[in-house]
Amino acid sequence: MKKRLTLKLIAKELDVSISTVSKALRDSAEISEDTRQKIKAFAKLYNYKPNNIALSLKNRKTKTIGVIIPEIVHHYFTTVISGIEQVANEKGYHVIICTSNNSFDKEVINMEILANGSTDGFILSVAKETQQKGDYHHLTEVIEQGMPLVMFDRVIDEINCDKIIIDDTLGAKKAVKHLVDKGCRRIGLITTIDYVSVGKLRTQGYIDALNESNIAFDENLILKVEDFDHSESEIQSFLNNKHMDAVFAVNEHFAIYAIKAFQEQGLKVPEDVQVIGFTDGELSKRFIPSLTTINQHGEEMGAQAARLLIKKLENEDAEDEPFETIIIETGLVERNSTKG
Amino acid sequence: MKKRLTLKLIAKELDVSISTVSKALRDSAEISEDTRQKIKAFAKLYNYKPNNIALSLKNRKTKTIGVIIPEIVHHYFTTVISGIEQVANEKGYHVIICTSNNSFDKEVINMEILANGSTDGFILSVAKETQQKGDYHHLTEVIEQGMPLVMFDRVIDEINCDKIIIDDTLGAKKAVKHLVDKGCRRIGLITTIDYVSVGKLRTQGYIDALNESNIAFDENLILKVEDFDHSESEIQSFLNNKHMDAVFAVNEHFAIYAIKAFQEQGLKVPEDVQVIGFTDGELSKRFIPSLTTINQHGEEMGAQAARLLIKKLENEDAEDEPFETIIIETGLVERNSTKG
DNA sequence: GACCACTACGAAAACGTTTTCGTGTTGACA
DNA sequence: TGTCAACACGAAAACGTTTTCGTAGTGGTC
Repeated sequence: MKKRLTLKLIAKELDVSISTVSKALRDSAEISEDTRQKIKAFAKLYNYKPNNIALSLKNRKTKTIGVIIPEIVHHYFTTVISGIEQVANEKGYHVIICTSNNSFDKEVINMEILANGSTDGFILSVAKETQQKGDYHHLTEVIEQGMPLVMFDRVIDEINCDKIIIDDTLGAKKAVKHLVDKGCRRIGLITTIDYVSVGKLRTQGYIDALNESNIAFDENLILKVEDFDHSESEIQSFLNNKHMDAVFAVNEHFAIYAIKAFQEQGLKVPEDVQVIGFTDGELSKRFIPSLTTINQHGEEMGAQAARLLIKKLENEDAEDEPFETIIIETGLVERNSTKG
Repeated sequence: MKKRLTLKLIAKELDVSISTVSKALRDSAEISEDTRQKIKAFAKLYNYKPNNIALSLKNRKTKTIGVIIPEIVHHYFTTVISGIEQVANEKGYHVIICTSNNSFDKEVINMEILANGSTDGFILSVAKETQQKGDYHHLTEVIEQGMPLVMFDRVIDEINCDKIIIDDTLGAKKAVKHLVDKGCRRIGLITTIDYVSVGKLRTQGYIDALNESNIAFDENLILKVEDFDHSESEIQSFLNNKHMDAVFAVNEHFAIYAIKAFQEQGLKVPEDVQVIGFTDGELSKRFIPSLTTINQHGEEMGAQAARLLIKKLENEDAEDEPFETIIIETGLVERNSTKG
């Protein structure tokens, strides 16, 4: 096992001081051309690489971004990470990813650990449990310590920081209006219970679209799924005998369960009933029929989040600049679960 | 912006030396009960947390595992990460994830950066490009530096390190035998070109199963997909007029394209033709018909990889212990693309 | 010869820890 | 009174860098 080369070792080997070595490698004019060349040659030959940890300690910068997300086994979040990574790497940062598993405690612990020097700033999408609890002390703490924080997707209004969101309401409205345009009038909604902010917002978009289209709002056409694990059966029984001509679901799972349920009732999608989902994942693309859906542009969100964070990290003055909230536009992806 | 509390600040505030503070916080018997309590109370009050970077430098340990994978937007890899994270966190490690995007260069760069002190060891699945190139200098280098390396999934035989694999050959054999058991004789194979090791191994399993079942091997029933992006049309034309009674596909995408193609030919799955895939992703679960497939137990692989790595990291003697190769058993998940 | 300005380098502090070793102060004991 | 151990603490080195400042040596100028 080869020992890693350090400045000290080079110095000893070449019989100069540590400072000389350091300066030579950084091309300081203080060092004569001769010694500089000698040192650089030696360093190159033995493949010297500065130790990141020592640099971090010295510079009080880790060049690392901490990302905390609710789950990793989740297509949308991975696209966001992908966007973060690309921008981060371009700018010489690397990325530590932690998952909260939607647990408040794990979110807090992860943030605390990363905040103890491992990370210069955070990109975060909060856990469901955190939203329910309404306890945000871990967020305010890192902000008070001067660590920049960018929230995305599931953001918290009360917290003062940069945010990247999609306009869930507008996206949902877009979806429902599309259904209206295709001639639908009895449009069902399959959503989540209200404390999940996106569920709430998308529900609002549904309502807005109906209002603007002068379609009466009918409580009976709305299902708020209680338990994700049993959503399939909940949806199946909800869809019975409602005589809808369309359904808008707030995620792709609900959408395909809806399609499945309709097909079991002998209805054809999109001929008899049309379906739109939210989130453009693997499932939406490959399912048969493939799903018309709202694309959240996760990669773009990640990229913007990283850009915003790095801007705050690198620009000293940026500290006093007001916080931004960037809204990423949603896109409507037309596929085969709606009429062409 | 509050300054972070350090030992030095506490020392100054309480008018003792830095060493006293350090010892008191670590409950050293050297320090009198009185001062100890005083210091601990102060530290707690102002929420002192030791700086991880300083600790890393001092201990020459980062308590961090570097994970390098080809892609992050990929269900299987995320399950592996999930397993790694769970075990790592349990044992007080955190995880840095980098993606190579299947690029050799990016893989090399990522490893070099992480090896410069950011990480104690690596868990790696190599990029496709690396497999093609056959250039493994970055791997041998980190190993020579004494950093433990655990490879998973796509491993490289020539490299001497711990490995976690599934028995691709056996898994594939299992799948094909299942088809044989269901009465199939003309079984097609949809695989990748040979330099992707898993494609090769799974192809071997297919051949083994046929041999053992005394079914003649027919070159015409094998498709090696050249271009993933056009796999759908490749598969569609391949499947034309081959009169198969079953297909084994080496991943879930190929499997559903096969189903799609059959359905377009007016064949019913599983009644007329049965299909088995590999990798149990979202798609396999939700597709209609849901896919019978081989489960790779990604989470388990990740967990084992993390355990193996941490064992090497924590056990000084383990350094000389021989390298292990752990084979994770594949499981057959029966769903609706084969006959019940 | 006195003064000055360069040049080329080294010493040391700093980042925040831990740990080894040294030392001043007690009190006990002969 | 002198010796010694125990106690409680501090100084300093170390991890690997960067950077500020100090300085020995050289050569030129008057």
